[in-house]
Amino acid sequence: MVHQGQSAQAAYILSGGWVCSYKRQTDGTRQIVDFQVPGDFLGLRSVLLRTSDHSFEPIVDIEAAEVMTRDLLEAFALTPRLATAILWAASRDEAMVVEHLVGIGRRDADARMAHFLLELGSRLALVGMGGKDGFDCPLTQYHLADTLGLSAVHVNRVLRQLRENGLVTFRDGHVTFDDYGGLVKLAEFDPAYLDQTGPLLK
Amino acid sequence: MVHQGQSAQAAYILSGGWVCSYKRQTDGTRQIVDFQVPGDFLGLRSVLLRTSDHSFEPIVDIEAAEVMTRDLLEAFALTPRLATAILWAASRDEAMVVEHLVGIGRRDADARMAHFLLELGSRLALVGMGGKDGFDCPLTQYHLADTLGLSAVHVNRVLRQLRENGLVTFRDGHVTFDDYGGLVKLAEFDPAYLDQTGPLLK
DNA sequence: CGTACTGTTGAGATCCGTCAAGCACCGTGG
DNA sequence: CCACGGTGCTTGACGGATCTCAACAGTACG
Repeated sequence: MVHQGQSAQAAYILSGGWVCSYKRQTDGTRQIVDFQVPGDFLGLRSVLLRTSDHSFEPIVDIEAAEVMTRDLLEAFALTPRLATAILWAASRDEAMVVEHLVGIGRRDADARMAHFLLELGSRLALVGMGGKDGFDCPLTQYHLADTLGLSAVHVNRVLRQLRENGLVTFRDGHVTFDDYGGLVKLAEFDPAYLDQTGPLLK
Repeated sequence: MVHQGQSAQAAYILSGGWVCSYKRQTDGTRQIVDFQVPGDFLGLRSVLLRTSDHSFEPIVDIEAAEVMTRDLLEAFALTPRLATAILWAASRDEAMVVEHLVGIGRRDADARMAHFLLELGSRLALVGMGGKDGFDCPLTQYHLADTLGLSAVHVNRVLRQLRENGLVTFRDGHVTFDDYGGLVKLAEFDPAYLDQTGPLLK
């Protein structure tokens, strides 16, 4: 896969499997920036910036279609609408990172976890991989810890608390929303930033 | 200025002054996502997403040139290179947000503060508004707190500690790098993500 | 039947937030 | 000239959220 510091990458469109993009620090800790699920773009940022500033790791086996940087830039010239669509995708990506930033900066661990699971559920529902009752989720508690800026130990405690409060159950590779409304309220989840209606083609 | 929930925005190019973009939560706390200094784009994301998902606030008096959404999309069709340049700007924006995310998620308060001041210094140096000795900075400690996900009280303590360790002085609207190398080491600052050589126009 | 990975739980330590108080500065209005 | 309120900065005391260290259980896998 792609690693930090490489340059001149291609981008990919993920057709199957889960990937996470993360940044590793010299002290060994890492911060997961985002997950990609089927239908998502992968590595869009490395197309235009000279050095890829983060790494990717497949969570499960994946299938992806490669898009070469050169081809992409040429396609911009031929079909400007494509440029608009790509920019939309980049904007949506950034909006998710921003929401993630707000979560880590200003929400406590419970709300952070709730918000993250709700966002993931929303995105998966969009591609038919889950609904308001739950979804299959191959992530470990270590993934959650590196995503939410918590320790794995605390992730475990938070999950237990959410489960005991009857809100959500994370177990055996499956997330079950026991009380979707309560979870939304705890996380103050508003999916507007996901802009799930697709690019505005004119 | 622009506020959360509005739609159909224009974008701006900032020619003078400082702006911060932030997201406010229902409990009143806010998270500052990024600052814009002269030469930066403003509100690029709201061009393509239907609703602006964050607000802007001028720190000091500003000058900016307006760019209408419609004009921008038309220009894409006429000059594909512009689309590439815009996408580069969007990518760089996102890379900064990502770095910010890593900071809040995986760095302690001291390193977070050091990293932020170094990034700001780097960006300002690019437009001739500072160097390795320091820069003028109109931000209050409350701005820093909302940026770094800390309380204003703790920001004060962190600044004092950095000052007493001879690393950096934040005082009277001016940041002085007393020990640039030491600060870089503390923050593990690597400016590669800023990609300061401009868009690759082939 | 070990070994590695993941999940689980407890105890103690630490970072950071909250509350509270006070100081310095500045513009306003009497 | 001075009282006053507002904003920003500073410091101390206390409590809580979260981390670290440590131990152990369950499962998959060679």
